[in-house]
Amino acid sequence: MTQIDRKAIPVPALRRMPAYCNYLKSLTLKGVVYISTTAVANDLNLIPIQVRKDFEYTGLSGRPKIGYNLEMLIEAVEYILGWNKMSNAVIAGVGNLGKALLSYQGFKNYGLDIIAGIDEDKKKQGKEVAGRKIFSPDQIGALVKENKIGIGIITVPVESAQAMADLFVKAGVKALWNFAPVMLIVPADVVVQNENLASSLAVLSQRIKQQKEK
Amino acid sequence: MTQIDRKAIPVPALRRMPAYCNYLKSLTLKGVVYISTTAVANDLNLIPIQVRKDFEYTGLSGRPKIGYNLEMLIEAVEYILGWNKMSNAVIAGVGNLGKALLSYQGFKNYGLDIIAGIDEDKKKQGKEVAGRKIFSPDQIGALVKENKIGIGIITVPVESAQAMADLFVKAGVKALWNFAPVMLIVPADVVVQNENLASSLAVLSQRIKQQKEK
DNA sequence: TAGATTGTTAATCGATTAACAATC
DNA sequence: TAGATTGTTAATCGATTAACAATC
Repeated sequence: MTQIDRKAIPVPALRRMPAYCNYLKSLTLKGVVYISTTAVANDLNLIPIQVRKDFEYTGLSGRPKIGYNLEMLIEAVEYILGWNKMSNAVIAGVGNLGKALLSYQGFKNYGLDIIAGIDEDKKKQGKEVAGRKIFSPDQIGALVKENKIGIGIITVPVESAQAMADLFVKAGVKALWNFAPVMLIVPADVVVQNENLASSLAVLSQRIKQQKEK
Repeated sequence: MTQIDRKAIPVPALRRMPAYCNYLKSLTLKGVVYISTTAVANDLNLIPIQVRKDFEYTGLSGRPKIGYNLEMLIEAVEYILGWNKMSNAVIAGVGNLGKALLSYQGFKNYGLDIIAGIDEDKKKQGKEVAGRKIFSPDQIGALVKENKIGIGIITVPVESAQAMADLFVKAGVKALWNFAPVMLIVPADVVVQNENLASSLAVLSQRIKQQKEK
């Protein structure tokens, strides 16, 4: 099971992997067997050399003039992305965003199964959203143990985000996906991935400004 | 009104700006007047030199031993982020995610006002979500003209994303914020900002893997 | 074979980090 | 003054892009 460790993939390359994966899968439906980096680049609006570099990280090699074996390539990319095995998650904060994430069916394809929700609101507790039951924050510990929860998703308001992170950490969760616009303080062995719409919006605004200047 | 153009801020620095802005604003409540980059770095888990570099982009200068004037700094950062002036947006696709974004109150602080929704579903048309009316896709043109819509937000399913983008483009919208996991094809003068949860999840999974190896 | 495509090494580019004199 | 903090120039690091021989 212990696979030889290829060197870690740079984050920018990693971020492009899902797009490759979806694209490559769409090709299987068309009966494609070999695919060249030139073709991929062309269809995804990238340059061939970047695709070539990115595919290097799969550890596979392609055949000159022919390209890569599509099936193996997809498998390798899925392995890199971890889409081949499921992680269980719990989402804390079943407001609008929480509901949206709970209801989103696509995560299952991305190796993520959000198995339950958590909310302080007693009216929500015991009810279901998209077939997932909502629990009280007190129950995090039990939930985590019983369901091998690896990821805690935080969609509570800013004010409660740190407290919720603390609860997750106390329950033994080592990875947090944080949608609240705060820097969470956690022990060194806990990974926090911040999702920040404000940042993206900032990038968009700047690009709009620059576009207008042309 | 045409301000002298400071050189464009690198994207990574820009992405850090919202965090600075929120943090700095929280300081005003405490009556802080001058703030040093050392203190900011300390509170935001960054290194002082990075903060110093980032603050350089504001065009302001700080006073050795004292720091930066908080009020001016906030103003400068808000200017960079464009949070000082509103852009109107319309959101296409009032499913779970669409509803979540429509209902999120925070965007107003980020200079974004989502003034209406668009959905193919006739049952949704004419109704309201979070006080915003839902229209039919046919009405995009009129909506855009009447409300000076600068940004089209796409939260429709993958299959309809390109078609919706085309409608926005046809209506004259020059900026799209795309939450559908596809590469949209648009004219060169249209800016597309892709929001990709799959990418973030990929980064999170890799970091979890690496953490476990330690 | 000819020519497209790969694999690999080197060059470029840009962001981060370091170093240190200037300043309050 | 002494020492913290700034502003600025240089060094480092890593990703992207270029170049080109190897290969099918």
